[in-house]
Amino acid sequence: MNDHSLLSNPGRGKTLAKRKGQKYDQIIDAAVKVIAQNGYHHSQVSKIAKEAGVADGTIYLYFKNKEDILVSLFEEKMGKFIQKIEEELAGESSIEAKLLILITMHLMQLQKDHSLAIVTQLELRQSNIELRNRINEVLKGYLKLIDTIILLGIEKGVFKEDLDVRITRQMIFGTIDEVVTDWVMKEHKYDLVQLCEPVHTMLLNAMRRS
Amino acid sequence: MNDHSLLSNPGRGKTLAKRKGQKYDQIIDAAVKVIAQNGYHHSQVSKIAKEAGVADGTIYLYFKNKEDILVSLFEEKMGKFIQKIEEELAGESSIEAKLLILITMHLMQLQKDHSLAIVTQLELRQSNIELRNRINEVLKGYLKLIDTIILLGIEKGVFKEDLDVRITRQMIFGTIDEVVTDWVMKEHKYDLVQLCEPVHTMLLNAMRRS
Amino acid sequence: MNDHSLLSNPGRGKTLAKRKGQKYDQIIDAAVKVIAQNGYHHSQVSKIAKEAGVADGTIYLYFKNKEDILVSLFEEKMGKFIQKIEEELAGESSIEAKLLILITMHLMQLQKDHSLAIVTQLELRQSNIELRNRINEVLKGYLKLIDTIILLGIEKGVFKEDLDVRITRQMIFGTIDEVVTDWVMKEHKYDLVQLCEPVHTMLLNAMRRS
Amino acid sequence: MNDHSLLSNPGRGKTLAKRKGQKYDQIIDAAVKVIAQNGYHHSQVSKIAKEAGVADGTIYLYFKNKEDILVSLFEEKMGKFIQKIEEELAGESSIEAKLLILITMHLMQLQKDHSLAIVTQLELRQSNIELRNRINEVLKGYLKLIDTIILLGIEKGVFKEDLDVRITRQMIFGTIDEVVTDWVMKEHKYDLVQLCEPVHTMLLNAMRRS
DNA sequence: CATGAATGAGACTTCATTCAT
DNA sequence: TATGAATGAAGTCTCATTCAT
Repeated sequence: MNDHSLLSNPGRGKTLAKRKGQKYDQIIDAAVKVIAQNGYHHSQVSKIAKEAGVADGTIYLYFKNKEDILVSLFEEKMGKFIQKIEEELAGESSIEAKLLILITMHLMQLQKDHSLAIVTQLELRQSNIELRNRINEVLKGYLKLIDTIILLGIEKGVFKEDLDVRITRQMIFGTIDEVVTDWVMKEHKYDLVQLCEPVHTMLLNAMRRS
Repeated sequence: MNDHSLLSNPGRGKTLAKRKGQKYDQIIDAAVKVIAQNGYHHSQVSKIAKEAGVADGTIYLYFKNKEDILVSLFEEKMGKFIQKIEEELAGESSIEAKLLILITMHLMQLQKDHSLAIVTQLELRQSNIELRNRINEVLKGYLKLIDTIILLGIEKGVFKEDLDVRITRQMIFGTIDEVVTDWVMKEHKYDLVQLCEPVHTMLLNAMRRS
Repeated sequence: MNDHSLLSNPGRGKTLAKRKGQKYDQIIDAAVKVIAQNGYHHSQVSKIAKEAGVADGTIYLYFKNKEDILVSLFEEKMGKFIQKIEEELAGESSIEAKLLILITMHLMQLQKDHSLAIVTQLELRQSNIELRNRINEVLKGYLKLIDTIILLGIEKGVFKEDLDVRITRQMIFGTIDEVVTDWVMKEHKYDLVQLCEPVHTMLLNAMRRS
Repeated sequence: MNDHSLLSNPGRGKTLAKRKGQKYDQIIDAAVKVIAQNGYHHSQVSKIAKEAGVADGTIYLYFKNKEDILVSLFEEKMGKFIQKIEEELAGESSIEAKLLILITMHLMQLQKDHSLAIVTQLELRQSNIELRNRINEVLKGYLKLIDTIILLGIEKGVFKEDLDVRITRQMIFGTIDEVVTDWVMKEHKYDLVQLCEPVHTMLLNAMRRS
């Protein structure tokens, strides 16, 4: 995740400013805040610029276009997200524990940042197909992480050996994602993290060698 | 579902034509086709009207506005969808079989109608929050169906008695939904219905009394 | 006023129903009510038809188009208006009394019918120039009535002999019209008819031989 | 009037560009010309923009919406109008002369700008009630000017002491307004300013202490 | 690097009028 | 005569992006 160089845009006419500097981060954070507050369709570039404390035109020194803000936002946040999970997973060898860590980290990070949760679960999905494909590209890193756990579980004999990896991954991701989305739509009324344990148990049951 | 007499809509300033008749259905079907083909944001009312073989203005005799086409589309299709599943479920008493029927019907109906699958899995989710809330309202009927199966399974001693119904429902729906979405994004390259069995098995394992 | 045959439309392709019958009057009265209530720009043909208790299409059996309803309305009401004033004027020979009758009848008739007052003073003036020209055509009958009084007053030596008839007529009409418009815009809060006397006095002063 | 600092408009969601600068005036002037030429209902924003030599969207940097162009137009022109009259009135102490100045300025300014005359006498009155209320708000300044003259005339013993100020004001304004409207509807065929004297005389006669 | 005024394409919806019944 | 479902033209406004300063 840390060096899939989609960061530069080779072959395009214009060169963007180095994706560094405080302005870049300011704009990303402003975007999350504005989109969470106003919804995707009411988040004009000018509103994000204002929130970030820069001029409208400045946005275009750091991002190719509006869509690029969204993808970058997702890349940036998801990158850190995956990285943290990877770090935590590395320190644990038990398959069951690894799965619990994955679930817990996923729920925890989104519970910690309500704005980000709204953006990832609801607003970002309102984007067009093309953008969604690019987002899926970023998501792949996370899905690979899940695959790794599944494969390791099978290899270690913890999970059934005839598990279909794709379906299993879809079950794990689909379940967690639905749990989070419901929590967001219910306006974060209940504690999300305490759902880790039952979700973990059910998923394990679904996969465990009987 | 076949005679919910919404023929008049008292309380609104304008009265819509009867929500029946061939034009109504023509427009709904045209909308599914056009949206699946062009994407939500490139599906102008005029395009839908043309595809339906009616004048632009005629749309507004049957639907309050563009958004209303979407909600109606979902209500109409989802209504039939739920009805069919209910009918099939009624003829079967085994819990395991009921769950298989639910999964199979879900996957089958969407595999049968690629356009509808694209619309429900991708395009309809691009709508704004308000519209999504109305869609969720319709979805509730389906989720209740799932709940019924879960509760019955617990009652019959087939499922664990300490299952959290909400989380279980989110697992079932989240898994199936993710399976379908992935299939749509992979452009229907593989057979969806043959995934019924493994999905069924995994979900059963997750819930079954050990 | 009673036989200026603008009633038929010679040379046009379609023949309108005879401008008689209760439907014709129903539509005119419905138009006055609807326009007074909703304003000119929110008075759709369908709304007028509904208020009149006829189908939209029926309107077009009695009127050439929407504009024709308005002109007819004005012709109809103004015709009766002028006729009544003429009748009253005939029974009085004094110039001063004639002027008082004119003013009084004008104010009285509009005070009696608030809806009509709103339509003539405010709503009908929102129409386009072409329509306004046709309305002015109808108004000419009234203005001629005023001219008659002025000329008679000069002839009889009651008014100054060097009065400019056009300007004098504009003063009389402009004053009364402004008085009524103000009363309508103040939402008929005060009694209109009691203004007859002071208006009469001032107008007489303006014209009277010193 | 030349420095009413409406530069910001706090409280609105969007901030309009400064209501100054050449573009603002260009648009106002273009609007007068286009509306006088084509009539209110055929004066699309795009037509005004073209005449002003700016892009359609630029209009909305200076005006809230189309209606706002009209109100601003009236405010702007009427503001200067009143200001000029006030200046002229200040240099004259005789009541009779003051009244003559008012009438003369009124007729002169409209005779000088045929387009503006068409817009104020005909087109601006086609607007809806809400807009007309805003226009009346502006008009109040002018009516107060008239009131001042009336009150001063009474005080000085030039006018009758029992004059009803409201009716007198309505007579003065109604007369002048009708004179101008007639002139506009007759397509400026005759000289308007030469009517000052007879109008002045008649109005004086109506008010003067006998 | 930064600004922000200016651009202009693009679409939803209304409503007067028609015409087959 | 009467109906009312169907028509389709037409216009306001938004907002991502640019570029002169």
